[in-house]
Amino acid sequence: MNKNYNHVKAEEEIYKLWEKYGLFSPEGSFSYRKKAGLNTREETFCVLMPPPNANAPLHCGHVTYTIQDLVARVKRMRGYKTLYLPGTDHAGFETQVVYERKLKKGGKSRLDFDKDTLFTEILNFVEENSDLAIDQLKKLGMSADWSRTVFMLEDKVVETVYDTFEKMHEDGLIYRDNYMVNYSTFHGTTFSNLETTHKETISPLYYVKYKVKGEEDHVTVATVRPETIYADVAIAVNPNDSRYDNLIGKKVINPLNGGELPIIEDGFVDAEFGTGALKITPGHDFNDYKIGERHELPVLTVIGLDGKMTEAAKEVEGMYPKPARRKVVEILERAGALEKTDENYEHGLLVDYKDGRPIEPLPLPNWFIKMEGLTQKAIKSIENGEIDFYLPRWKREILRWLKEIQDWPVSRQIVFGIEMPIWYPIKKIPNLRVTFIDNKGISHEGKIGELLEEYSIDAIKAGIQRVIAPLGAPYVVSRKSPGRDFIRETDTFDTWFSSGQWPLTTLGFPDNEDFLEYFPTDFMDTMWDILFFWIARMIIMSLYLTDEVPFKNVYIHGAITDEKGRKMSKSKGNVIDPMDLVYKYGADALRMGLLVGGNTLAKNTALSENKVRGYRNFANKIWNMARFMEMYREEESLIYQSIEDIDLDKEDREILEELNNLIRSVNNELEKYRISDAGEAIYQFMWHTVADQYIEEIKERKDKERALSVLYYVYTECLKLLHPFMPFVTEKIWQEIAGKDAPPLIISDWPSEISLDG
RNA sequence: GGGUGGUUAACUCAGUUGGUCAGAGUACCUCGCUUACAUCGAGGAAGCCGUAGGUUCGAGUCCUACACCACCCACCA
Repeated sequence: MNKNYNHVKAEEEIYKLWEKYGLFSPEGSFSYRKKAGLNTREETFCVLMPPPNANAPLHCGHVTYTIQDLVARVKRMRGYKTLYLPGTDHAGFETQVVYERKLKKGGKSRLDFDKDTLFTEILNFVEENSDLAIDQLKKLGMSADWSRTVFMLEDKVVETVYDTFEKMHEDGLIYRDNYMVNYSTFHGTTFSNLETTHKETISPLYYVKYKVKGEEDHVTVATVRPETIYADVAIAVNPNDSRYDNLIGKKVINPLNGGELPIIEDGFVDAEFGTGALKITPGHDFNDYKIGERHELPVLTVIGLDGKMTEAAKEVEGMYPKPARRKVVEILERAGALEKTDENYEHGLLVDYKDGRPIEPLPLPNWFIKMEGLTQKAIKSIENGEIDFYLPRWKREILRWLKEIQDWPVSRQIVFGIEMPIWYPIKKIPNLRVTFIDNKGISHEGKIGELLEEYSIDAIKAGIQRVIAPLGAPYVVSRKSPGRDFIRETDTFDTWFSSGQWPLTTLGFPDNEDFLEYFPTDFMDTMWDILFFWIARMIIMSLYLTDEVPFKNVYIHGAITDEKGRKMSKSKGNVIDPMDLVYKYGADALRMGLLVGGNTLAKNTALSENKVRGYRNFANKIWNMARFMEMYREEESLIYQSIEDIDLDKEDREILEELNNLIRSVNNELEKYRISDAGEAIYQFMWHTVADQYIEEIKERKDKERALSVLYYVYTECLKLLHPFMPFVTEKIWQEIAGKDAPPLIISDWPSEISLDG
């Protein structure tokens, strides 16, 4: 053995060894254990890997995957038939955004391609880099069964997703509705509520005067969006606001287009805010939409899907809302309709989570899933304790969300995703709006009935970019084209619709052997940020399809921050590449830095190079403990006795007793997922008890053979306990000292206490 | 507006039913290159456990209020 442990060489060598013996597959490790006479039990244990993006390198957050790996390794050593099932995600929207940025550099945009071409190009892009994440996960030591790797867009996943959609459709859970959606004109797609956020912004608040019809009087309304005045349909005041009593039932004149707007009463209006009068614009505001519904007001829009003001916005047609706003303000000012402007009004601007670009609330036909019945089941299961969340607060959080949940808009207007199995009969829908690229590369948009006069149906379908069917249009649910006169819905499924079925699709619901054997799974770990997005959806979907929860334990870990507890971000320049640390200090050290150096259950966990370096030193320490034993073994030709045969003296008994205590407390802590406590205990015992005390004593002892036999026993039991934390160095040492015939450490029996009676 | 988490040594954090609970790692200081390891060893300094009250024989630990930090949900134009 070398004086220093070489993690770079050893980690590569050891990972190959595990792969060579096929020990990551449950069958492989199970049969090896059986053959070697190790403990086996008939129970299975399954951990699903949250699929990382197929095409992106890992970031520090992915180091938390070592939590799953640790849990899987412990169970494997305990004799469970253990499956750690990996996969990768297409990350539809995320990937498309990355690809679009790439296109932009080449002077192009998504709008230059028909949808099938764009999809293929993005898929190729993903495939070029698809092994990146997997290779890096291997470097971290993940003991996942890569032969079972599932990619989110592969056929069996897509087929299951379609099965589910068809079932939901038959069950009447799918509907299409004109609904206020979070539309990003920049990205060209809608977002769910979870994918939007409010950004503190300072914008001018304009006080606009609306003249009362037939009177000299006027009503003043405060708004940050005067450009939408064209789409106003009413003015609302609070019923208890006596200031406006005399105006109820009267009408005001729209200062921009001269239209007549009724003055209505609605309890939503806050009399304290602004002037107490609110302009109602159902086409461009969520609350106004609801108020409009209550009062049966029309829905007008003046902003198109392209983000530009429409024809209805007369003077500012074709402009983007911001410049349009400036121009409208000028117009209002000139007309004397602008009372005043509060330049420093602070408010929350609705933006998308990805780029922080403004969200335009727009009424748009979308596909929805009725959630009420689905969530009831989930709420019940969680309340019954069928899933252990470990920390009560996550259970509370998920229940709160489930109880407030609204219907789920599952259609996205992006190309890179699973296409919806929906087809429209074009003959029956002449006003179906279609955008397509002709063979000269020119884009056309219009009603299908009119386009067909000029272009053939096949030409249109070949260049299709987007289809928007009017509300109530007939459609057919089908995976394949029902005929030449049908055109496919261009919307794709929300990524979370497919990943929400991950436990089912990966295992092969409904009848695959793996599904029958491993579902429901046992352990799920993610960060709290996708508790609603993913965990909740998986629970809902599993209960819907199988009546069972998808997993029994949910471990929610915190965000990985830099050493000062700050979020890692490119702009702050504090991003750590986990692979750098793996290279510098070893995957074991990195794993320990996270699992033991911090508390992964906290909201945040700080990761620092210092910590990792400390655990690299620990790896070297235990390496040298082995060297110490090997040195004596060789020099004095010792043959270790098995622990049962040793006539123990007092010091031996003491150390063995302490080992028993360690095993007990490690089991205890792991049982409660107190991972860092378990790791800390092993660390302390090996370094400060075994090395600093027991080994130092041995140097003085005369009965070296006996003492070293005890030491060997204690030390190797510690290696086993430590293995799930630091799989590489422990296995490497084991390979050096245990002899060629010993089964690899990864599948050796988990330590149990020994009897010290008599 | 509603809610959650946090505030313990210079830094990152433990401290699980109130009574060796004032701890660990890193950093720091002193000494030591002693044939397992200097990626080491021996030793050391270091904290009014956020603030103010309260319960108790006894409180980082329970209660109340407050302050500050971080985050989540909702969004009043």
